[in-house]
Amino acid sequence: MSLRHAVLGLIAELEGASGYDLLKLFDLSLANVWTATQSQIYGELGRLAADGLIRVAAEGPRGRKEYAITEAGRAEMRRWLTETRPRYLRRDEPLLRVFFLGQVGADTAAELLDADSAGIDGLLDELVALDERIPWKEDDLSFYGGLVIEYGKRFMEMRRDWARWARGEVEARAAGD
Amino acid sequence: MSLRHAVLGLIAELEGASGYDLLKLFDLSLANVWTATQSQIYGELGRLAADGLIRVAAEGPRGRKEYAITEAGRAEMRRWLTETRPRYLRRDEPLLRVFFLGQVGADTAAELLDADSAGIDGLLDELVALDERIPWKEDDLSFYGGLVIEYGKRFMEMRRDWARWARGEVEARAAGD
DNA sequence: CGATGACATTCCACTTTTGACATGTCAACA
DNA sequence: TGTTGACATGTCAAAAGTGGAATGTCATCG
Repeated sequence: MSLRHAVLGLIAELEGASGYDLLKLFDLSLANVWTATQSQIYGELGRLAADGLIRVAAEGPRGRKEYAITEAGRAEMRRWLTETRPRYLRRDEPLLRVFFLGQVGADTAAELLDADSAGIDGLLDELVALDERIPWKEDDLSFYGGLVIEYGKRFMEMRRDWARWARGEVEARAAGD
Repeated sequence: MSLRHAVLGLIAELEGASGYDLLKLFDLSLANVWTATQSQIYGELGRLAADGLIRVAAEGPRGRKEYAITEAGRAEMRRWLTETRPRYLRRDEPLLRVFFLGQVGADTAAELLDADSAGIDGLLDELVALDERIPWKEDDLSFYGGLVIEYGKRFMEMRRDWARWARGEVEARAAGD
């Protein structure tokens, strides 16, 4: 139930956010950490409110509902952070393909690894652009968000370097070896 | 539909595998790439067979069914590898927690980052043990599997180093800064 | 011979995620 | 004034994933 806590956590940090705000926030701040579709967010907001972890604090124009976290919600966030262990879920489609690259020729394999490093480079550029677009402040969210951005950069660089190295290995093997 | 191709790809590489074999293989070879439960694997085998991408090549004792890939299955594997673009799905629960670490004190945040790097160290140890347990050969699966293992090691090291760095940042900030 | 544990499959209820479709409001600009 | 585009929510069917129960076979060991 991580989505639930992603939504709850964002509302905790930004009182008065609406579903629509959260939707943009997922792209902006949680982009390389967690994804969510619109239907998931609105659904979860309804469930969180039904469970008393958040409440509709105000209603604005166009049916806008601004949510605020409740005391029960804050307690649940703390409980989740300190009393549950995170799951490291391992599901990586580009890497899954690498595993089966023997099923195409070495040339194609090298091309696919090139495409992978290029794709990662693109993601890295996006992340750097994001970093520059964010109005960094002195608050907790900026601080911890900054740690996460740094993680993203290190991850992309590691991954790109690995893809380049792997491509070299494939070439060396094809060249005879 | 990555699970489908994970199952199909394994059968392509290891003709004569059963659902039970695949189940163990997911733990052994795909552990840090893709996960699957028993019910998922058996379900997917049934669907792949119904779609003509694999067939039951032999039946063994205890109701064992050994599968073989069909020509249509091989074609589908190649199509998937070369004609579709992988999705980089970003969903990382430990990292999601970091994002919200402002909601607990700096002491707790530092502890949680310690737990993260310790957890990753554990995963790295498992991976090294796995590497040593695998009977490496000269075939394609060993070669590409080796690239994936190397990726896993680089990933774990990067992640552990990041967690240690992040913990230092949290301490420095708490100390006054 | 009986117990155990690895082998092996099937099925099911539930939750989560995906990818639309549908509906409507409001501000700004041509 | 009309139209465009951002704002804003609700709902739903289908696909994917989780977690466990139920069932039975076969080989080995004491």
